[in-house]
Amino acid sequence: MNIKASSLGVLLQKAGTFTDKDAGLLTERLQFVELPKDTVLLQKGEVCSSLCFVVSGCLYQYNLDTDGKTQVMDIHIQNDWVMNHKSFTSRKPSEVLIQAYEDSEVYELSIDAIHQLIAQSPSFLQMGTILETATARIAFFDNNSTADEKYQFILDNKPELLQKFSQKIIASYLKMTPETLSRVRKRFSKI
Amino acid sequence: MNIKASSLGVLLQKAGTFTDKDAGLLTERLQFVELPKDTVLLQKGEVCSSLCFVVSGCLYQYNLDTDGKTQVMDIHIQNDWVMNHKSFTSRKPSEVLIQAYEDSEVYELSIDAIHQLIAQSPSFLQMGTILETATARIAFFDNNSTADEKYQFILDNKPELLQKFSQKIIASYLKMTPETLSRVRKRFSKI
DNA sequence: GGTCTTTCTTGATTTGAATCAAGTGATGTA
DNA sequence: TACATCACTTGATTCAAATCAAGAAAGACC
Repeated sequence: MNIKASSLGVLLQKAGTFTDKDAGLLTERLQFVELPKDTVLLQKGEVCSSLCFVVSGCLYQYNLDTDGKTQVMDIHIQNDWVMNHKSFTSRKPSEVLIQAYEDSEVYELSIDAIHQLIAQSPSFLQMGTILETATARIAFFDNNSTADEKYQFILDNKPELLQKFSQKIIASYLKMTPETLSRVRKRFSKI
Repeated sequence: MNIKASSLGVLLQKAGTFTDKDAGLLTERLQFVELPKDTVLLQKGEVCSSLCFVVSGCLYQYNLDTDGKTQVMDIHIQNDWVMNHKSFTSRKPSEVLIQAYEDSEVYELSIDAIHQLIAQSPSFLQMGTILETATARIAFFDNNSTADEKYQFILDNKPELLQKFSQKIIASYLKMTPETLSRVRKRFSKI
């Protein structure tokens, strides 16, 4: 079984619980897309009108603040669903940009396809949960957590991130400076 | 024109733009409710299944953290729409409690009423915007803003809050200690 | 190969806010 | 009235993280 096919299994799992027939309907709607490094998946100002499931590679969402510094808003690796939650749900232009951080492959599912699937079978309403999981994680880093707690959260939930992205990107994602992240890592390595 | 009637005008304004007929339909669905001080409008664990428009008085949302301290999550004064956004949209039990901070009066509109209104006229879909405005404000205080910026935000957007609530409540809402709020106020009063 | 840039680390210093602590005034109540 | 409690202020201290600064390591490009 190649990576593409095994990813499909995880995708179905992460979308809900479906009959074989529904799984088939969903699979038909997916579009396999290759994204070379730095490809922009969603441009700032565009409305996010699809979900993408990461088969390989990794992507990130960011925007440029007033000083021209990049602020990383979200990070996605294998088996994650990628979207700009705010734009997707509000149908308004995205304030951030989604870009491939390295060569990546995704399965894309358009919002229209989802609507059509729901019309075919209400079991596809389950897919709403994909949206919910996206919000919880992001909220954590905004909260009054300490630098150590934020890092621990990554270790507990997505340690693979640390292999994939530069510390500059991770630090921005965790809302701390690269220097602070470096010191947190040093502290953790001693324990 | 009494306060109740004039509030109704603001309510209609803040709900969208309606024909006289639709405004009438909406008005019929509203229920006027009096909430004596400390009345619990939404209990923790309950699903939030209505919107309330504040005619008079004020309310706040909070929960008790592990140390038993109250964490104020949101604050509502005259002409605000009150709801627990997360519970309302997810249809899951609320993690916080909504309570009248002083004697208050509200117009209540149940989610069922909204659905029925939408069935009668699609113009009621506009009311979705009520939900959106609720999220933006809350997000601000989580961000990496300084104590001064948070206070300035209140001054710019809802200075009336400062008259209505104790500084302990406001400090909690702004995610700072009462001591810090006191110092911020001193700083602002000098300028 | 050698230069240039970027990433990461480490140290010194500064800063903003929390915490600790004490005191004042206001409100409630036995 | 006297006492207790609560709200607010102010000062001293501590603390976590940002900033400033410099150097080491790793890539990128000619």
